[in-house]
Amino acid sequence: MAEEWSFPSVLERMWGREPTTRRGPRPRLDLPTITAAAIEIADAEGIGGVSMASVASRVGVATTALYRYIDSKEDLLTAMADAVAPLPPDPEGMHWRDYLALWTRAQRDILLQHSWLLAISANVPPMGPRRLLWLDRALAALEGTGLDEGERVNVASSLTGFALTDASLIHNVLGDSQLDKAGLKGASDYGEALAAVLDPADYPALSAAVGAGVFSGVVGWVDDGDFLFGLNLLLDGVEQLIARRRAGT
Amino acid sequence: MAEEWSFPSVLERMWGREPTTRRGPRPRLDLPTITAAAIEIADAEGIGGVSMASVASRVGVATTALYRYIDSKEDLLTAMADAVAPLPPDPEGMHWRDYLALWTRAQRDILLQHSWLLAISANVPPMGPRRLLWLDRALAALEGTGLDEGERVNVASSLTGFALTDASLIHNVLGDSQLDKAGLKGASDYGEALAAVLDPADYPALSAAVGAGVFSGVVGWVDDGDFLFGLNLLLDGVEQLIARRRAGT
DNA sequence: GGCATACTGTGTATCGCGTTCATAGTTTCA
DNA sequence: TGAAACTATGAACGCGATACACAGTATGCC
Repeated sequence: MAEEWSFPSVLERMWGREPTTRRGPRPRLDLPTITAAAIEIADAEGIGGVSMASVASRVGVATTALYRYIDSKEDLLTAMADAVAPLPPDPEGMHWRDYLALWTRAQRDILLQHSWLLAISANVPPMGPRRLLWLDRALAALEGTGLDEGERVNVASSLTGFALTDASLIHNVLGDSQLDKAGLKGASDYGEALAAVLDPADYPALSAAVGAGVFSGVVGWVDDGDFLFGLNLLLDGVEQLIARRRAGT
Repeated sequence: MAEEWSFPSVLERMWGREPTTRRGPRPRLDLPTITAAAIEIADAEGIGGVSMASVASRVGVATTALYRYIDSKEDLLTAMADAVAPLPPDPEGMHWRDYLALWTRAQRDILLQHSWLLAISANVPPMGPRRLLWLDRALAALEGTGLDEGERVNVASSLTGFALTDASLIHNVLGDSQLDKAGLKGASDYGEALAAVLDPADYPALSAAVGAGVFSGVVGWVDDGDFLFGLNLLLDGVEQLIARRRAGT
């Protein structure tokens, strides 16, 4: 029944529950210090620069010392993903739609500022204190809308997913290295590249879009308008659902 | 101007443009053979089982022989991601909403059947023949709705993103290994785990949702209804936009 | 027909990274 | 004071991606 749970040690530490031990030397590190160092490296050099060795050397210990605090590198990444998130904005007094728009944009911006997150997300269900706080605030904003608990969670999930999608799109098209890696020198080349490769007979609709210049130039392709476009698609859907619930269906 | 483009060699091969050379021994392999082998391994053992060595041994050549066909492992992954996609369904004669629902679900199912895709996506803008064909069909289905080319692309992107989000969610909660790795034995434990860790004072709305049983049990948490929920959120938004365009705004 | 050429597959080698293990040192409790 | 519990370390292992030089093989030109 109410047995004592055994979380993975990283999770315990993420929630501040350091092991309650008294013997032995004082630990020289703690999880926040380690994740902070790892995040700094990832921000500066990308996720590729994050190795056990690089993190350890940055905090001034031997490589293997890190294993006293985390069980594996993947655990480190999990901890990083939670720790980068700042505190969510306060929904107090805001209309749900305004807050969720703000909330979603903020999430997207976090992903863009720390684009290495894109390579990590799609990992574990969120279990860290920060990410759960974000979820909590979204649910709070939806109180009083007539949606039930499950629906609120679904709305929040959809918006989080959208933020991730949008950030991923922007990163891939404007991104630092990806496009060079694909042999494209800039975003505007994406349209050209498509045109060079598509046979209008096999790809009629897509060719038309390319011909219309949809993919040409950074501005026409991904800009803030596109974010709002998708966001409002979702929020319109939510609004309609709320109206339906209010109408008693 | 119309210069000869130099794509990365993998892209050339993905589009069937093998180098037009005649000298030397006949290549024993081709890109489709390699990607097929890699996909089989990934399906069977997960993405972790895919190494240059394992793929090479499966097709019966030395490890380094693969580098005659691809420049790097990442290129192999790119090719795999395009090659797993089957041909998209035909929108001929279908209402745009029905088709897009089908189209999105099919994409999600692909991601679930080859869940290693989740670890790869968020990579490069789609440049392969299969993925572009999917995009083309979605755009075709939106012809005659009054949306302009850019809007159609945005709709398709949003739906693709949603499919990815939903698949990712399902995979993480019901997934094969992830949950064990997180120390949770099954999906129903997610709710329990949250309850064990949350302080209702700090996470009031989320605690309420947990208390309502939203996260308890597989059925209540992610099922087909949730997919339809998010999908219809988006499609309702699209429908509203189309109506607005028709009304002349 | 023969020879240079361009191309193919292989074996060897290197480098970096994650992780394990035995060890030496350090602090607290009995 | 001594034992127990815990810490950080260095060396070592295994694996995986990739570079390189080499040997073999088919084509095109003379």
